[in-house]
Amino acid sequence: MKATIYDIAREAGVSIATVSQVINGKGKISEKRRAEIMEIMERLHYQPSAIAAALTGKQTYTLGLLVPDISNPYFAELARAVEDRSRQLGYSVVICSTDNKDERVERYLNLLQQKRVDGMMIGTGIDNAEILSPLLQQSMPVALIARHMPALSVHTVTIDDRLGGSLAAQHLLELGHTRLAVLSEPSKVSSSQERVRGFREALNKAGHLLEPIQIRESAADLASAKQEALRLLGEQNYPTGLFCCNDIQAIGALQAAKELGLRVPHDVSIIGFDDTILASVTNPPLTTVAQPIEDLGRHAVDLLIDELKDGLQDEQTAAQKIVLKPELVVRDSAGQAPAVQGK
Amino acid sequence: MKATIYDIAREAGVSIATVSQVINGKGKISEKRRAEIMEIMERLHYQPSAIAAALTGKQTYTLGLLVPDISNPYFAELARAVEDRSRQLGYSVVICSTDNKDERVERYLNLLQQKRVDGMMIGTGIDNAEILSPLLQQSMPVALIARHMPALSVHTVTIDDRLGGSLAAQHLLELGHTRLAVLSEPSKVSSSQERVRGFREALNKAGHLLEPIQIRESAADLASAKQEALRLLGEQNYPTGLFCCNDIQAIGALQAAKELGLRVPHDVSIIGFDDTILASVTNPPLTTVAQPIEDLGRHAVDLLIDELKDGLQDEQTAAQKIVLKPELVVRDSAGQAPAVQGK
DNA sequence: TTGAAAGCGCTACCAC
DNA sequence: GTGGTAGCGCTTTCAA
Repeated sequence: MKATIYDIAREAGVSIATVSQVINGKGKISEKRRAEIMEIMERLHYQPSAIAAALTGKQTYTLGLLVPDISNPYFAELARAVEDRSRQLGYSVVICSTDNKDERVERYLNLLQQKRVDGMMIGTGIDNAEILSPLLQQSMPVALIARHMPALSVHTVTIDDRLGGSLAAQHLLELGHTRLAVLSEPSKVSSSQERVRGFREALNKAGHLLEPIQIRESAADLASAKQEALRLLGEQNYPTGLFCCNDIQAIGALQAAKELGLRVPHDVSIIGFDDTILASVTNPPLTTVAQPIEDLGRHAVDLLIDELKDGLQDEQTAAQKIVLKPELVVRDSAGQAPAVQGK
Repeated sequence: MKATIYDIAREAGVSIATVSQVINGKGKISEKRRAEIMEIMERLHYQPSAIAAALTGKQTYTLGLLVPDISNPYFAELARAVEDRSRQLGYSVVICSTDNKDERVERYLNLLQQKRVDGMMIGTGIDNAEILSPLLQQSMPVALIARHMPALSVHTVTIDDRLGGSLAAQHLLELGHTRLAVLSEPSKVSSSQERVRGFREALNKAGHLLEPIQIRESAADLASAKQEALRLLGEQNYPTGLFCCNDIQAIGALQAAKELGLRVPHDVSIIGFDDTILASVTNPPLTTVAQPIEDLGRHAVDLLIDELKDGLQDEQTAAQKIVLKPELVVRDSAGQAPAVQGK
């Protein structure tokens, strides 16, 4: 079977305590012994059991990451950022796709608790904020990523979604668009709501609310977005400026436009959100509001790990709120509004 | 602190053995006691420690998945498939991005062993097959995904890469292309080599090897692929038919062609591989060889878990080899060869 | 510098 | 049906 600390100790003719010391580089062991023991561990392919160590009070050095769907490029890129930072700091991460279902979220939360992860990052939409409170009560470090949850006192790293929405609005306005619409995610996704809000606010502020804005919702997948966009752009007075709450929806809109024979950006301008790899490969390349995905992931990990360290001295670390700035990335999917809006 | 089995036992006035039984639904406990204990566990938000359980011989119900880069849509989609199947079967998965570096692979392998995962899936390229043998010796269940490793006796689930390559070749041939090239991944990625091989074999078999085929290598990222494609398509007698070993490289080629003023597919035809979400959002949409990604992931998980079950009776399960079939998905990036090849 | 021993939380076997 | 108890592999005092 697998070698244990006992095997090493026996082989080296020392006690397991000594072996433990050299494993952890603690205590005072003579250089000779240390080298000897190291050699034996190597020879026996000994891998200390992190599980047993965790049982004695050490951390598991494992973090949980909940996202709606790891196959969605945005979350895949986020996961990569989280993983990279975690690895640098000596942690691994368990990734969980929830499909934005509370029931799945809850099951994963319990599972991760049972596995005694050291902290959890939540990048998934949650209807009922209450399902997080048990975690907080047990002082499990939690960080929300790109999610707003005002009711809870929990670490949060977000982008300024309203700013993002307003960036999109300004751009469309500058291009002369007056007939605007928004394709948003279901209302449980709070960040989308904020983006829509920022979009409207910018319009209002500019006094440009010439015509009522259409706001449509669709699920996160391409097909749903395309379908909704097909409906929207298929209408008599279709909008010439369309802001989508993420790149996938924008691509759905792009495809819908194409299918309807509408040229982008000649007939309709489309702006996405996120700036995932997808935005750079579409035709035309997508003008989109870029999230600093890497920073989001890094900060989330850092918040967790800082808390793990501090937690030892300081009982209750205050919930930190980090807000990062999105940026408009201009590519080719948004252009001048058509001179005469196909009336 | 966190409630333990002792807290529950004390609260219920029973022994921990009894509580353990109800947790695991084993043994004979009176319905009344069982309900009572359940109620208490609920009330105290008790989550049994999977770590402690694992230490007593139970599994950890955690699997490891090594891929080059989780932010690459192909691996993200694969990870989703793996995760879904794992969840169905009661396992969670730790995802590790290796960037195809052996050193990273080795560190992750050790880490996962220390965490006592129940099995590992390897979807990453490995130069030195030897770094897997310690795992096999310790009878750690391992499954290779979409990787060939003939030297090792280990479960493998792959697609028929040669068939995939030949599918691409046939298509290009049928479209009348004679000046062909391949953009492949570094040679350590065995699946790419097989694709190239299938491509050449199909050409040879068709007796169509009119002009020597250019074979170029590039790293897996978009930028490198684009750069290499720029060189390739910028040459005097650039190929009119280009087969790329994955979708990202194909997109790099698409972008290179655009930059060079070459129209796709009018001037140059491009075929990708994988059929990730990327293939459907490019312009023109990418003709590509589709992998059954979901099946790959599912089979890999099943192989591991079957071995975990069998392992209890049967000492040495034979290494299974599952080979799935790729399919050509025709979209718009490959068309008739130009009548006169720009000489 | 090193070792003995008391846990960590849980499972499983054996008594009662 | 239920409880006592010996580990699982490791960390960590406390002595020596």
